[in-house]
Amino acid sequence: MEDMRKGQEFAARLQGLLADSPDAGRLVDQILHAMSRTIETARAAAAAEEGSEGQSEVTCAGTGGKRKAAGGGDKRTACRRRAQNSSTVTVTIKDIEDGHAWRKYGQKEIQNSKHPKAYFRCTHKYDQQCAAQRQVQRCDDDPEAFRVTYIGTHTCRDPAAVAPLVLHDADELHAGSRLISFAPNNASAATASTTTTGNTSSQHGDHKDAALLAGLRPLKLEAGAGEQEEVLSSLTPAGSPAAAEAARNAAATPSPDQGDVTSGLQHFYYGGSFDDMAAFDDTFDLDDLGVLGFDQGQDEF
DNA sequence: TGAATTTGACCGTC
DNA sequence: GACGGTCAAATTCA
Repeated sequence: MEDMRKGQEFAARLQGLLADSPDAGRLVDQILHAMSRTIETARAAAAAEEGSEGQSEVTCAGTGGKRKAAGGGDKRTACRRRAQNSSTVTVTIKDIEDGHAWRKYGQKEIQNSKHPKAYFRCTHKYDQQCAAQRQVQRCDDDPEAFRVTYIGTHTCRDPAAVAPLVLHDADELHAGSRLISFAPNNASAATASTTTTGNTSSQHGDHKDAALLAGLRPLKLEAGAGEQEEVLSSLTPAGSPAAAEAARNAAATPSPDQGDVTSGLQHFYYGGSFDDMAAFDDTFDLDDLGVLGFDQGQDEF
């Protein structure tokens, strides 16, 4: 497994060196794809061996609620352990946008972390019973990067993910990729450091690139003591006036740590589905994502 | 006014 | 008892 990780890292580096060659890039993309599948398969096998994974999820289901608990039934069906057991993928990226519509349902200060963790569920959790979730936390060591944990896969058909694409330049549509840059003048997407244990990513752009804000709902900024801290928020379909306004504001006030998600505005759309992401399937645009290595801290393998 | 976000409280796990 | 995850009322936004 470790060797596979290294191989994936090396392939990602190679991808960067071959940026001028679309064909080569596509080939490396396929290599990474294959490696990811292998890792995923090995992980599944390991999980099957352990055999106890599903139990805790069952035990967690229906854990007691609070406000309405006194009345008996409770809608709460998840707990921390379930999040660790279901298909969980953690990536370190600089742009949390992934083309899916997320709804924020909580935020929590985490012990020994400078930044809070935001909790999102799929917008279609109820209307389409989509169980996908994600958790986003700004990295302590790299304030511009986010650690995003995806839990579960999308079973919904999210309109936002298949929204019409508007290209500024035909070249923005990378061959062999479903990810499309919206950055003006072909501004290259941030070189995201991608730490992954399995399957997905999103991206983050330059804080000063206000144009990148287009298409996303602005994220609220909290004025903390001495610095602004971001509050992660969900994204909404592109083209809203609010997004344009946020873009203008971001451009006008380049505060040091305004590095909220707003500023990380998304360079692309991910046109695939989360189902694909279980094994990197067409998920990473390797032109935009520098896969630097796997997170050694993860214990998912 | 409806939808999305914020935030304090509650719960289960460790 | 601390901590992370979730709920849901209150608040904000469009």
